[in-house]
Amino acid sequence: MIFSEEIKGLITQAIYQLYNVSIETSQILIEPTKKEFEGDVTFVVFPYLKISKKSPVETAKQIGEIVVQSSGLISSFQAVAGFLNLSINNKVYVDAFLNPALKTSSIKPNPVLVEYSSPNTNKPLHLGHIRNILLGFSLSRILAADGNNIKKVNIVNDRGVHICKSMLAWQLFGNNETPESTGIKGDHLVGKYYVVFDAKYREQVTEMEARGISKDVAEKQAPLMLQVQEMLRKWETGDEAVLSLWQTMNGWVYDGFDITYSKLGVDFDEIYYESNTYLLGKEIVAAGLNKGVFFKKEDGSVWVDLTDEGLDLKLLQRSDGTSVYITQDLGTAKLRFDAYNFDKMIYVVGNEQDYHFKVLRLVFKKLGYPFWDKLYHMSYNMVDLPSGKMKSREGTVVDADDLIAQTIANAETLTRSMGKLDVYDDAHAQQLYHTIGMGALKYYILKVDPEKRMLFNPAESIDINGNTGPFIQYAYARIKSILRKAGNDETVKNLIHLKLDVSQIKPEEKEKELLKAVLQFDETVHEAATKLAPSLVAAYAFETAKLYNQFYHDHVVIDLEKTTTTAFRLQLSAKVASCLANALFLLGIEVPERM
RNA sequence: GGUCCUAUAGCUCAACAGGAUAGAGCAACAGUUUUCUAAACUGUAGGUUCUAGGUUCGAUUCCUAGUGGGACUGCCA
Repeated sequence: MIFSEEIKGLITQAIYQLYNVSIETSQILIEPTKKEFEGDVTFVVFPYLKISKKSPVETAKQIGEIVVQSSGLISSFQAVAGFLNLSINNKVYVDAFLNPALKTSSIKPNPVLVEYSSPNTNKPLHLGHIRNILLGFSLSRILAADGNNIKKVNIVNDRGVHICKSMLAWQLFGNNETPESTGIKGDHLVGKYYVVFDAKYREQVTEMEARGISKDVAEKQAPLMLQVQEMLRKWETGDEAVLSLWQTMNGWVYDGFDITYSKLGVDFDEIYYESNTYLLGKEIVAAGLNKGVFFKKEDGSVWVDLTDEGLDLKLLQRSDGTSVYITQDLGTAKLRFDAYNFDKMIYVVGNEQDYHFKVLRLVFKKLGYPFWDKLYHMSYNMVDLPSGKMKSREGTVVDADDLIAQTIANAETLTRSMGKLDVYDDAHAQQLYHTIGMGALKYYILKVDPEKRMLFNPAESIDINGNTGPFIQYAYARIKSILRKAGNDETVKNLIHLKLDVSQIKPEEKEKELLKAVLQFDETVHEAATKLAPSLVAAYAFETAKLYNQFYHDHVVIDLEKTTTTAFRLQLSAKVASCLANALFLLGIEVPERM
């Protein structure tokens, strides 16, 4: 809340003055006044009745009177039951708007790393990845806006059995197909062979079962499974032919991913590859063994005992000496800390890995690494479809590229039916459809609290009315339209930069609320950064857009009869536009100049 | 079995360290354009916040126990 520190200070003083009791300013709790009551800030006095030894209303009144007298900040108060509602002097808002304090924003030196996306290279990205990517990208922007030095990192799971499955299927059944020869996007082509593998493998298993072989044995002994394992072994020993195929096919996938990332408007500062990092972490495991923090079983496997932390025994290295998933993460974390000396390492990863990241932290803690508590798991929940869970086996996975294309196509249909855009040539129009379509999609996903499982309804995701991205974009475009109109008139034009004095402005109700919204921006960003919650920025943008639409409906901005009012409203509108654009920017959403 | 997440209007979501009569949007119904973009605005209706206890001035929020949904608990990643 704006001025919250000042107000808390005033209340602390009042309590001291009245009851001779000192309270820490930080202990004072204030909140925004509910809109059905008069006032801006509410102080709940119930907890202080023991000190005041008066009724709730009496206490509220006493404190209210002192607060109003002692500062120009508060213009009046209302005591309703135990609630002290304070009205902030309108002039204070106006002054804060007209004469903004210079931001002393300094960037913290140690970087914050945000890891997101983390794809496998055996199939294209899907809706689940989109939630991950949008959250990660938005979070990086929010944290950057809050004064952090951000490094966006991606770790690509580019090796392993799953990759070999696509490779083998392509080798056996691919007829040398390439993205060029087929016109299929690289990641989709590789994904196609992953599916082919599964189909052929199932055939083999079924056929073996028909010959009386048990399912278990068939699944392990099917020729394709044996071939895949052989291929993986060859990969690990550096077999040239396998490595070459691997590089080629991964190359196709990266070309495909790049297109998807680009359409989503996201990027990375550094990309790590699991093929480079999967061997890391072994020294960490060895060091842990030496220290006696880990232990070795008779078969040679290495474990850590986390039962004292409420978890279980956890495997860190296989009996044959090879790494498991977490070993790699141990190594990568240390690698990154050595490279960046990060202040925070934020992993944007689905909540199915909550346990994994708990273990990761605790292992470092037990080892005494200084950065164990700088590791954060930004956990997000799954995305469901109206038909239920997404299941790749049942083909109900929503493909990222399809979704993006549909969203944009829908934006085009709707925009054309509005018929407002004759001024745009084709290229501009296409860009606008992209802006609006992606605005709808991104907002739809980011407005939901990451912790919550969310339902993805394709029909609603492309909505443009109500609590949606395009609604906010529309408010922005309307303001730009006003500003264009103002810019075309010589006398009005100058009003945009006219220096106004506090005493000239008496804001109307909606104007006051817009002032509050504008002044609230930085704090919203800070809160979103602290809580790792893009949804707060989304809510802010929606509220502000809604307020502006109401204001727009009730008032005329450009009125040649009233230059002061026009100047103020133009300046306020411009500021609202920039707040909306900035808020959407933090969500990775672009704004249109008209729509 | 154990651990964790989750449950709010018909639907999708809010509700900031516990605060006033639990709010938005969609869908439904009824209105508002000679005016800067109606992709907008206004109104009506819609709730025992999963259940039962507890903590206190006050609980959607915290605690306990259930129930529904989900995840994890692999020498998979």
